[in-house]
Amino acid sequence: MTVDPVLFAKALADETRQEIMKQLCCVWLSVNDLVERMEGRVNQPTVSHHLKKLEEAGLVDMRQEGRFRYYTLNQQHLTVCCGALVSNFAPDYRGSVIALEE
Amino acid sequence: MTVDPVLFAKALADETRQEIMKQLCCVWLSVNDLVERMEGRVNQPTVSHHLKKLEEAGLVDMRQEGRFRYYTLNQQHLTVCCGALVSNFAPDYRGSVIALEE
DNA sequence: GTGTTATATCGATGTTTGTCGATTTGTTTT
DNA sequence: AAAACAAATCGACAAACATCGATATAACAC
Repeated sequence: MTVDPVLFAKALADETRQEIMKQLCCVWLSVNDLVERMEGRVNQPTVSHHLKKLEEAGLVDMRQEGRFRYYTLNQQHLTVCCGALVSNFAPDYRGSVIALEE
Repeated sequence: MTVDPVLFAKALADETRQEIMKQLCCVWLSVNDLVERMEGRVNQPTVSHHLKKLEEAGLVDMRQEGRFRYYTLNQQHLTVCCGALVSNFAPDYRGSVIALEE
């Protein structure tokens, strides 16, 4: 999966999508499970819409089982994108990404 | 400077702003110098508009000298934001940010 | 003071985007 | 076959946003 910094940032640039990403971190959820965890903030078509954007950016993986589609966050791609941002825009700080968090 | 992952992503979610960030990486440029380096893609008010957004996200620093305002990219804040994203969304990959770039 | 230069702000305009209800597609079950 | 269910797509609408030309603000030069 190639890295497009603008596409990556656009995918992250929405509060609802970041909430979805949190819910999909380390677990596989069906779309309806995800909708339930959003607690009425958005409905099913909206969640599908956001999942599509995240998928286009390579930030989620999908696995189909019968009529269910399970999604999970692609942590590795997210990490690679963040690394690319630092390499592109913060060459003086390459290698310090974690060290800077106190 | 505190980290707001949504504000950070929104600031990055535009091709023009990423171009401005590239131009401001490691150098201090006045607004007009920056406009010139954008080679006609956008005009001065537009550049000022984008600088304001980047400043609100903590991604650029500004220093005034007379009528000139010099801007530069805040590499450290960008690095901290990327680290926060990885910590939030890719806990399994903390520490691998650079290693993953082959 | 006046004129000039650098940058920010304003107002308008067109485009993109998030959200929804309604519908469609695809799968399973009976 | 038909009915039920999960999820994607469509069309409409409103809000957010990028861009511009015109204007305002602020600092210097004369």
